[in-house]
Order: sequence, then structure tokens, then C-alpha cells
Amino acid sequence: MAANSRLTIAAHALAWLELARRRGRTTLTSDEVAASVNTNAVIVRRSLTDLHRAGLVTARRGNGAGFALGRPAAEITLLDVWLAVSPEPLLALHRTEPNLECPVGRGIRPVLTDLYDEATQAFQASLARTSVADILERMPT
Amino acid sequence: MAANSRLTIAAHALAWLELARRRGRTTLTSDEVAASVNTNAVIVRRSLTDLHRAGLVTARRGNGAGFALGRPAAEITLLDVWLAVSPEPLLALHRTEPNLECPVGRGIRPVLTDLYDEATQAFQASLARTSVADILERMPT
DNA sequence: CCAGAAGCAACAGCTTTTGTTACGACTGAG
DNA sequence: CTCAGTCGTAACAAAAGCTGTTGCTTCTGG
Repeated sequence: MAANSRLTIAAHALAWLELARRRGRTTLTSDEVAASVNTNAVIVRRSLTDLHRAGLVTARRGNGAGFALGRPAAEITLLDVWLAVSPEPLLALHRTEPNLECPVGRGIRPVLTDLYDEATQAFQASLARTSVADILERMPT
Repeated sequence: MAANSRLTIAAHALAWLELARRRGRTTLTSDEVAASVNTNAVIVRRSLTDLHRAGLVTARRGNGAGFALGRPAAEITLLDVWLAVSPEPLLALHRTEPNLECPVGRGIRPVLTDLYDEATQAFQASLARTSVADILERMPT
């Protein structure tokens, strides 16, 4: 699969929003974010619309409008962002139902489901340890 | 992305190989594995070829040949399997280079790389806790 | 009213995954 | 040695997802 870069784009946008805020600009347009991420403004709006649905940013339309952080950057974790933009699970079960006449075909799915959940939770717990503010602190200014 | 199910197919094949071994059959053909997984034999051979390259199974060609476990099922972890069949990273950086004139564009990539590595390692550590033998033990017999 | 910006649908190009067919390479049985 | 059975692998098609693009609609402050 084309590994998706939505978390990267969303995290980049949020970091840029926070840096702009510290410099006195509370809102940025999708064009301004797209210029930093180096992609199309529609791609940015798609990501930021996801974040908007999750309450991580606010969006105002109209002349002079744009996007702003929905809450302090220290209170937005990478997990929040990942959950907002990543609809797909990390690991998928069989695409077609396995053969139920085989003991493995009958029994393996609930086991793998549990194991995949555990691995996904470990992954998520790691993402939850870092906030957007932390990302800015780790960047050279 | 179509989330890939290679880990599922490979784990299923290994569990089936181990169960067959306990019943006295040390090798299975790709057709027999495919019948349990309910997919095409070529798909199974592709997965098992990956596992073969990683040393997790042995493959013998010729009349009466097939695949067998390369080492005890208790010594094959899901992480071994994942590493053998999953070429793609869990999280991708920007597809195109961000704008280097922006401080975020310049600085965010090494930070995200580190954070993604940490999350991936947490994920891998979770997979490493379970072996193929554990999977069989968690299945109803 | 209107200019500017978000919201959104539709489409194309690309990549990945899965599935299928076909065929070559190898090997044990006879 | 022959041959049937099996792995190994290439080529191809269908389906799905991601990115990027265009164009239009909706909203809102001036």
C-alpha cells in the first residue's frame, strides 16, 4: 500500500499553526499551510477538516478567515491527530473468511484480533506521549 | 490504503504447519495451506517464500515435498513474521519535500522520524511477546 | 452586495494488494 | 533416466486507496 502520510501532513499543519500563533498570527489559510507543507491547498483542507471534526482546530469561513488551534498545543497529542486522520487499522485480518472446517480457520481470528489490538494500543500509547508543543520544542529554532 | 493482511496469512500458515506437525505431518504443500486460509496457492507460496528467506520455514521441492517449520513454534514470534513479510513502514513522511524556507518545513522531519521510530518499536515489542505456539494455545481445540 | 476562503464532489494518475494463469526449476519415486 | 508433483516466479488484471487537480457551492465579514 501506499503508506499514507496523513499524520505527517496534519502534524506539520498543527506545528505551523502553533508557531504562527506564537508569532502573533492566530489563524492561517489553507493556502499558507499548503505553502509550508508543499502540497495542494485542497489536501490541507482535507486534513484540517478531519482535525476540525475532532475538535483539534477551529475553522472560520469568509473574508480574512482560516484555521486556528482548537486548544493549547500542549494538549494536542499525536494520538489525537492519528485518531482524527487515520481511518484504517494497522493490521487487517483475512480478506476472505478462512476455511471453517479447519481448526485453525475456525479459531485463529479472535486470537489475532486480540493480539492486533494489543500491538495497536502499544503503538497508540507511544503516540500519546508527544504533543504538538513537544514537537516544536524538539525542533531547532 | 488497502490495509495488508500478509501478517494474518503468514501467521495462519505457521499455526497450521505447527498443528499438522503435532498430528504427525511435518510438511504441508501450498495447496493444503491455501485450503485452510481460503485463498490461492500462489498467495501462500509468496508468503511462505518470504518466511523461507527469513529462515522461519524450510521448503523442499519435488514429489511429496512441501513446507515445514524452520525452528520450534515457541521460538517464532509474531515480530519475526511481521519483519519477514511487511516491507513498508507503519508511518510515512511527506511524499514531497516540504518548503525549506519555513522553519517547520526545515525542522519537522527529523523530529517526526524519531517519533515514528519510537511508536514502531512499541508496536514491534508488542508483537515480539507472542509466539506461534502461544497462538495455538489461545485457540480452542 | 461581494470578495475571499472553507467545504466538497468528481476525476485522473499512481501505487499496492490480491488473485489468476502460466511456465520454468527442482527432486524423489519408480 | 523418466516423470509426476511441487516450489519459485513472472506477467497480467481487477480492485482499492492516496495524492493531486479542477471546479463549483457555501458561508461570512466588510
